Amino acid sequence: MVTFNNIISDVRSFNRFYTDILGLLDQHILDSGYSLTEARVLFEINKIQCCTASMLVKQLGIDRSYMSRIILKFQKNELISKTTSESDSRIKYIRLTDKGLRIFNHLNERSNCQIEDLLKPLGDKACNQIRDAMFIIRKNLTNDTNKFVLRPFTKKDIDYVRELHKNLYRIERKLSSNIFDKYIDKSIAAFVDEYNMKKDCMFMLEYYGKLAGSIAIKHIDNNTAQLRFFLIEPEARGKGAGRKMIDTIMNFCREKGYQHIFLWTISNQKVARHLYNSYGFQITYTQENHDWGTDVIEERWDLYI
Amino acid sequence: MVTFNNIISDVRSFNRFYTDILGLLDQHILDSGYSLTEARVLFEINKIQCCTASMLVKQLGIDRSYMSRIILKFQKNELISKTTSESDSRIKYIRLTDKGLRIFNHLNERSNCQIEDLLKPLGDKACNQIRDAMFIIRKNLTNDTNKFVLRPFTKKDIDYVRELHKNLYRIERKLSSNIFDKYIDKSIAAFVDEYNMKKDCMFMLEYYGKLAGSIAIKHIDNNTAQLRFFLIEPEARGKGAGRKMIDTIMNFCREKGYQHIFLWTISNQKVARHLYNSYGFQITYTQENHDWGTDVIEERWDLYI
DNA sequence: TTAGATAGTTGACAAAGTCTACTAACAGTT
DNA sequence: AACTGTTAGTAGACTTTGTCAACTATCTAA
Repeated sequence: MVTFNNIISDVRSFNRFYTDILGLLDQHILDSGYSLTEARVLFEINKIQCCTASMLVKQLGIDRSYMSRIILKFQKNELISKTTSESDSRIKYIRLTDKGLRIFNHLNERSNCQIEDLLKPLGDKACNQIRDAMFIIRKNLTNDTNKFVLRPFTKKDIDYVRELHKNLYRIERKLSSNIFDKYIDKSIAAFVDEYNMKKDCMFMLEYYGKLAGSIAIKHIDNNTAQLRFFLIEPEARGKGAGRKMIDTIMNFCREKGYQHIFLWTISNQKVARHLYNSYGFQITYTQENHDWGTDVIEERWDLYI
Repeated sequence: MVTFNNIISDVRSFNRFYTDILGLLDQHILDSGYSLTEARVLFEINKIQCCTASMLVKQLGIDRSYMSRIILKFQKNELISKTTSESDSRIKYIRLTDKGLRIFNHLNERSNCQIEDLLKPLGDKACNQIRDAMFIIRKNLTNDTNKFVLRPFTKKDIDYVRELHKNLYRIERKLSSNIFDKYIDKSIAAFVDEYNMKKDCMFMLEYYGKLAGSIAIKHIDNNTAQLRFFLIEPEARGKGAGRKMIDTIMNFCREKGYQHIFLWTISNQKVARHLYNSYGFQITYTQENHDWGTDVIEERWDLYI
């Protein structure tokens, strides 16, 4: 593209433009009876699930006293409940009430609709261009130490996890058959149905803010956990995310007292196998599988911690 | 790029990210003793040059009474002067004083520095990626009727106009010689030196917020004006911008009472020639030129309106 | 047991923004 | 000239949003 222009004025022009866009998108929040700041707090409370005022202050950079008053307002409106910590009675845990969750969902849904209304008329091609462009901006402006974020999954992530597994195994391993797809569907459905916050976990990997992988631990018995749904999108590989993810679930397992972790993989997942090995996992069993569209050797790896 | 993710959550994630960036960039304004809103007003006053409170209200969407107070503050700080209109004594024209201009320049300069500080550590490649990505976002999100903006030039545009002419003629017409470059430098320097707001004009073309062309009118005598510096970057061509630009300077010429417009071009500028022709310009003179690196035939076109 | 830190709250205040009512001037009608 | 309706700008009262400093209660570590 031929341009002889000054990049600073371009960026400033874009900033003015995008400020307007953001203002437009935020309008519905202002119409909701809550200020932008209040909405941010509500979003953060929902994200952290069980948080304290200080955590919110730190996360959002809002004045302590102001936060105190916002929380008071939420409490009066019955959006949140407070419980004093048993180990430290200065600390008061904040949780969304059902009403709070309803309000949050409403705001959240409206935010989604706003974006959808903005994007829908543009068509798929334009949307993908926008998404890629946003990613490029973010990638270039983000400090590299923050490029990966691991966060607990929510219901909305499930569709992504399913598609990620189906598509990536199809593209990269030629695994594609009704049986394989059903196997993925069933595994994920079972994980969600049986999900128990205290025994299971699933983390989503974000690469410069974009979903780029998943990892999960499933309770088998009080001593044993299964590592599941560990997959990273190609563009986010080779940058240390895998290790960060395994570290995270290892910590989870230690916290929950699991002494034995196992997982299933297929023999040509070279990078993952290397990673498992480096954590001390050992192959304990192999079996051939001819049902998934391409013949593979499944491997079971076990680790006692 | 392989992604199976939901575009809405990506966009929302980017919005949160970019809100933080914008907040960071605006910080220096908040440190300056003026609020963001006040700074916007100051920027707008500088842009319009001579404006009224209502114009600012309309342009920025700020409450009338609030605007009145902001203007009062500026007046107390001697950033602006007010003069009552002679034709309608309700109207008070607002202009930046020298001090106001100084404050504006300072804020403006600091804004530029902020962006520079943000971009400098990233290197040229990343900067260009960011610029292109911003352009793509803007292009896809802008209503197509607003893709072109014509605005009066400022001093800061001059460098762009010079580079635009040198580079584009070099790339597209192989015009490249010391003599040609000097000719451009001299023409532009003369235009700026002799620039008279009441008799001359130059408009900058913005394509989705990015500088993409120029057009100017230079006073020759009270009846005669010369059309100069008419050039559009390749990516912005063929979309009706040229016609919009000629319309604009034709209006200017009519307003100022010029009855005769002429211009010089070269014979292989096919698209421009067609455009001139459609406005009624006629070739009145041609001459060969062997000094510009590639031999060309210069043409003079004249129009009596 | 004491000094210092942390979590959260409160009161006073400042800054940012809105609403309504107002004056002054204009423009068109009768 | 009197009227009606409109526009430009201002002023007062008000709300919302956010900040600062002082405070209590609790915890931590020497």
